[in-house]
Amino acid sequence: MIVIDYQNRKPIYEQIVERFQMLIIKGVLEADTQMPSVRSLAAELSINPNTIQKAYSILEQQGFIYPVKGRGAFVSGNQALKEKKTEVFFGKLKELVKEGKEIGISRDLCLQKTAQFYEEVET
Amino acid sequence: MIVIDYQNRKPIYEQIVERFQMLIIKGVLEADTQMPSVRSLAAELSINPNTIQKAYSILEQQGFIYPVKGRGAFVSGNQALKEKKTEVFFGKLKELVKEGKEIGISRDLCLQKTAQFYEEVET
DNA sequence: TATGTGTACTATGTATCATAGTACACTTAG
DNA sequence: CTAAGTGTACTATGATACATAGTACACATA
Repeated sequence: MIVIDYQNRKPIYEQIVERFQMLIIKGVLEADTQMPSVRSLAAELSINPNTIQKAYSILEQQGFIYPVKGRGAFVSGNQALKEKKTEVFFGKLKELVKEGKEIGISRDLCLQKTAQFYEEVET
Repeated sequence: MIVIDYQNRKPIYEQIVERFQMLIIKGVLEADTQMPSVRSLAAELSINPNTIQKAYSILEQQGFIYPVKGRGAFVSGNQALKEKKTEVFFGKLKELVKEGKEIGISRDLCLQKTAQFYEEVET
């Protein structure tokens, strides 16, 4: 479920955060589902438990999961999360489109490619 | 001409590289224009000359500039650069659109926002 | 009671980034 | 020829982020 790319410049904890964000937003992990324990996930990925804990604390801070003392961490059922993620997405898109226009990409080509890429995505 | 954002996570040398890439691609710096010298730019930005050198060596490797011993560095007149940058841009766009679709952004909203952001860009 | 859970520490090693300083070969203005 | 400015190549040092290693505590549950 979680894969670490050691070629990636992003730190491990950040990769884990983003992966779980996606799984939760897409509904693969439903509300109140129990998350893998810090220690078990660390063992599974062969990394340090502290790294998992760091990822979980960020996910908790962002409202994606909630911890229960002595029991574990669970997926939060917050509908506002999707809206937040959407907001972040449009922020990125705006930056990228700005860059595209600056390097001389035409409006029409930009739209055409966007549509094309959208179709190409495999579910 | 060059501004360093110390709040940015990106390292200084990378910010300098990207800034010059943009200036060259947009044509602000024309072919065979002399680049600021390593030492003078370092002094102007109040950073270490080694940092500038690192940025310049990357720009040279990417074909954006060419060095002349004892004289300085100059802007390369390579037309292929724009195409390369365009290729990189579409790679990023594809990744972003994929993410958008995964979190449930509709095709139409994606296109609408892209067009909107394109219009909003100030030149 | 024993095990598994989240959480909070300290300490250590590593890699990247940036700085500091020095040095050399080259070009050019004087 | 000389001096100043150029790119280039080193070594050394410090700061920071990242990841690991190890320990410890309170809690829930079989």
